[in-house]
Amino acid sequence: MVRVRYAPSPTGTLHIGGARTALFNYLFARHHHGRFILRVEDTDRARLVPGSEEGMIRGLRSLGITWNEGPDVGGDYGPYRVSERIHRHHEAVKQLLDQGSAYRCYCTTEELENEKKRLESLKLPPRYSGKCRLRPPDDPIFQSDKPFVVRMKVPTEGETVVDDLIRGRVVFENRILDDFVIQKSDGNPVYNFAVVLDDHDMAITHVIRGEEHLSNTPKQILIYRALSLPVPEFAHLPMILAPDRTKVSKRHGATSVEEYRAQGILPEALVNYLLLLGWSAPDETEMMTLDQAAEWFDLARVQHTAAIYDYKKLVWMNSQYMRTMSVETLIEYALPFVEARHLDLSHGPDLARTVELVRERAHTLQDLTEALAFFYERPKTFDSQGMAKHFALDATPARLRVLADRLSQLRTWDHDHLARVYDEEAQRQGIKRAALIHPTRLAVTGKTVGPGLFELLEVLGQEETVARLYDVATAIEEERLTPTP
RNA sequence: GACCCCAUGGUCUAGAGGCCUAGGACAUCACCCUUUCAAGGUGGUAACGCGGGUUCGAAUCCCGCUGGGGUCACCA
Repeated sequence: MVRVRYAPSPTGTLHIGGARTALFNYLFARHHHGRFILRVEDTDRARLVPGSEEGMIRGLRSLGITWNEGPDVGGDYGPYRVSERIHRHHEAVKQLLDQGSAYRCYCTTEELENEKKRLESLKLPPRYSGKCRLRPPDDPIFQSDKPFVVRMKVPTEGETVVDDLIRGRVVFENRILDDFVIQKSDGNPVYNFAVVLDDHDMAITHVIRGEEHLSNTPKQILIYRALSLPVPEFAHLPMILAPDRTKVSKRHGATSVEEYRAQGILPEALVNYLLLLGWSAPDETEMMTLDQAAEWFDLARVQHTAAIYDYKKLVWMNSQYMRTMSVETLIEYALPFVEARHLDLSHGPDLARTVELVRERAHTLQDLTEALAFFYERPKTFDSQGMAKHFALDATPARLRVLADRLSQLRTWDHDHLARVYDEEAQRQGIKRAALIHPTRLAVTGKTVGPGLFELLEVLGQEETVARLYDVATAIEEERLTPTP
């Protein structure tokens, strides 16, 4: 039975790298009909951010990623919060100490820092000297109540091999590793140590994680060996880099799942886009559901190279989803944005109709909301270039009034009848139909872009259309139109 | 700096020695369509980092160089 896990530390928000790692774990588990476990890696109590765990859970769920076991859903291998497993870590530390695989180190932070500086000035790699490793067992310091850390006794010879499912055989010389800390002076385990125990105790078969962990893997393997535990399979995923080719961080703008949601990116689009960062379907299909992805997912098809995320393609993919998903679902997603925009839906046309009209030219939910706003509130400003172009003629107010007059007489308010009015009126005045269409659009929406005029008017309604045309005609004459900045 | 990973257009990628005149997607440019904007259609620009091997034959295998990334914490 395949068992994999995603183990975030609750020190921030769910960013796209973490989401992608979780996603690949989830897909791998589903593909192999295994189990996907969520574990919270809160070994560092000092850096814990309140609400972070909840935020991550919310973020993952929003993407459609679910888990079989976790802190919120329980399971047979709990607890799923590392801080609650501390007794296990202490047991293991004791075992390592007893069998001589680890030792107490009493070196102070200052000592270590000086040593490090000294080595660096000599252009040598900063490694721990092993001072306490060499202390005789009867050294009185061991009986003292001075604070200590526990260090792993790393073999000085030989090599540790990581058989990576994605990268193949990676060899590390043991002598380049130093005696790393496995337990802090406050008694808490260090990540590299806790992770081994937890993965073992939770019967994790495949450790799938970001490439930044590859260099730490030999340390973990050394711990597995010292504890006589079976070593799981490892797979290190390529990194996701920011457009400047560096590790993703806050200064790169939107990088968290929450930020993308706030910008109006649909979770379906985000998760689909993330899927394509480092993995591709056998037939290069790009738009797919998680079900399809789970069916096709294979670590052998995971890229070795780091990927740079491309916001433009994400947005494109979002627009694809916006135009193909059901209106009902789209409205559900759009509602929070509509509310934030303070649009009063009780007076305008049915949201389903307006959304249908603008969805195919919007790229995000924010665009969408902005594009349909004029249905629910009269334009406060008018596109300045459009004004110069379509309102410049002295005849404009008169033309708008004639149209308003005729439109108010219309018995059947639909696309075809509206079109006929414009055709007839253009012919009667001996002008192009466009000379009527553009001023109308600008007068009614305040913009020069948008849905086809007749569809738009049909949905806006007769009363409102006519009223706006009269109002704007007068406003032009009185020169009290505000141009859009 | 040491160690480790990686290397196909601006970006994501296909490619497991001949199927490659290197394919697809986003982006970009041009044109068409058109009541605007999108969408759509057609076409274009654009890549195997460099140098050595191996082989009848290399984007694909090997070595070196260069470049990029990651790790070197009492962070995870």
